[in-house]
Amino acid sequence: METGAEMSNSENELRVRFAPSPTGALHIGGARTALYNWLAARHSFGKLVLRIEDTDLDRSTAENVGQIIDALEWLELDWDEGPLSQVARAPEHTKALEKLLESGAAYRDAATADDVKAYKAEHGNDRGYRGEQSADGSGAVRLRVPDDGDTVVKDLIHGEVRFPNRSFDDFVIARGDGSVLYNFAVAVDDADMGITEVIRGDDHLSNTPKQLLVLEALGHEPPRYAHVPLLHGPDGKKLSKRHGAASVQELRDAGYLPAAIRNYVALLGWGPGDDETLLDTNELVNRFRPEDVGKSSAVFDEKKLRWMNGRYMRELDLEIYTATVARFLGRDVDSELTEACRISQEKASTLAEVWPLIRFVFEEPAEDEKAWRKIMKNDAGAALAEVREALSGLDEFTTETVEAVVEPIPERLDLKPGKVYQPIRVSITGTTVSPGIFESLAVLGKPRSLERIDAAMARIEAAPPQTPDS
RNA sequence: GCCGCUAUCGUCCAGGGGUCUAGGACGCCGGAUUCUCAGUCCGGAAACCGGGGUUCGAAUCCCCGUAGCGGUACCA
Repeated sequence: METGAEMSNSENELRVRFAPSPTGALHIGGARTALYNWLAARHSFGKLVLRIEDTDLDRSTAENVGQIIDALEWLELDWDEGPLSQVARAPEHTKALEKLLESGAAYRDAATADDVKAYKAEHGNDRGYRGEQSADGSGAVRLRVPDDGDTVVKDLIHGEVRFPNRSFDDFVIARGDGSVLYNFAVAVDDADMGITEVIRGDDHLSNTPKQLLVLEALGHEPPRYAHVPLLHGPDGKKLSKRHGAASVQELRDAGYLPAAIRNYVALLGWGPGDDETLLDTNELVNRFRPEDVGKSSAVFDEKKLRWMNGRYMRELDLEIYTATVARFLGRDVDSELTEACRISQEKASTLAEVWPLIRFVFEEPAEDEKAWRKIMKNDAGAALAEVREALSGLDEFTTETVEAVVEPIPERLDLKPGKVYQPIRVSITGTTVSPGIFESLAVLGKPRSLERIDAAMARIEAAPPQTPDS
């Protein structure tokens, strides 16, 4: 069925578009639609057009447009044409509108909403409204919809979806003032821009027959359609701001990597066919086909994203990992940060989790009364004294040398390893959680390590935490 | 109301008439790694929405129901 359309289209090139309406930040659902379009374009060496659907409703703002572009850039999804503004195309829309008015495919109708209601009350509510040209040529512009037959959407994902024409109103395609409405503008733009494949959210499936009707009235071949299911929050409802990190900027601030987000989001509604889940962007491009997208809506699950993000973080080269952490923290890369990053890499799943692990290298130990009371009791003081003694004799202060002198201490003191290591940890970090204790000491360095252990011993002596025993 | 879409473990993705005692991943539970946390490894629990058909045989095909979602705007 598409042969004609493909032939008439220059060089059979795939042309897709991402057409967000700038009514807020780009959220994860929009990001997925953008990704799918991008993957389809890159897969077929086609073109991706970015079109801003701003057919004004005072909700579209320049700031929102900026946010969307920011989000796309951060996700590293580039486009080949645009951003194009839909309002800027008003002259083309008007031209198309006049064409339909002249041919009689559309007409001006002064009917009000109540008139439409009344019509349906009389003719049955499975019957679309049919109006007539107003005498004075005033009113909104409506498209004439045939009473007979069906309009069929041939969808790559849903197959053929059939809509009875009589169920549609002669719908409004332009306001009384001549400004055009969404379903008209989209159809005209997609045709003018030579879009060959429309990949968009499921919520547009019911709009598609209207766009098809417009295209037909204008004498244009329709593009192919792929309506991908919507994303939902954990409560099963359509995703919105209420669902935690729903927007791309929130995901960025939460410390997720663009590559991980791309991988995770691609898998919401689509699978490669085998059981692979870790697919880098190249594999995504190679394997993604819109027709393989599933039909049912998916739930965004941050836990799985977090796991996947950890996998991506651990795979980064130390230099890249450090640079990424530095950018996230707003710090400069130096050898100390690099070392701190090295010992934290296998323990963090998001960029936001890195700082709590390495904070002690850059700041004084944290105040954590609970940790202190829990750990610094009984033999802690004695253990620290022994550790301090061993450490102070070291010339070279590395993970290996530290380990060599500290590791034998538990046995020598007849203590469980934890009874020695945890007091060290609380001394140098203030908390009970840190990277491995030997590398933590090594990164902190000898002077500061001894200083902190001394301080801890002094504090214990001054006010020993009382405890029974154990 | 009307016109559509959807329905496999808690979540994501497989399986599309027999090979399904339904597979993989996240999460969860248990064990290992005798320094915390994390990571890693091993093991486990966990699903075909309900009812009718069709068929020798249905998670898979059809119908009905139910639930969720979308559209029904001079919104996008």
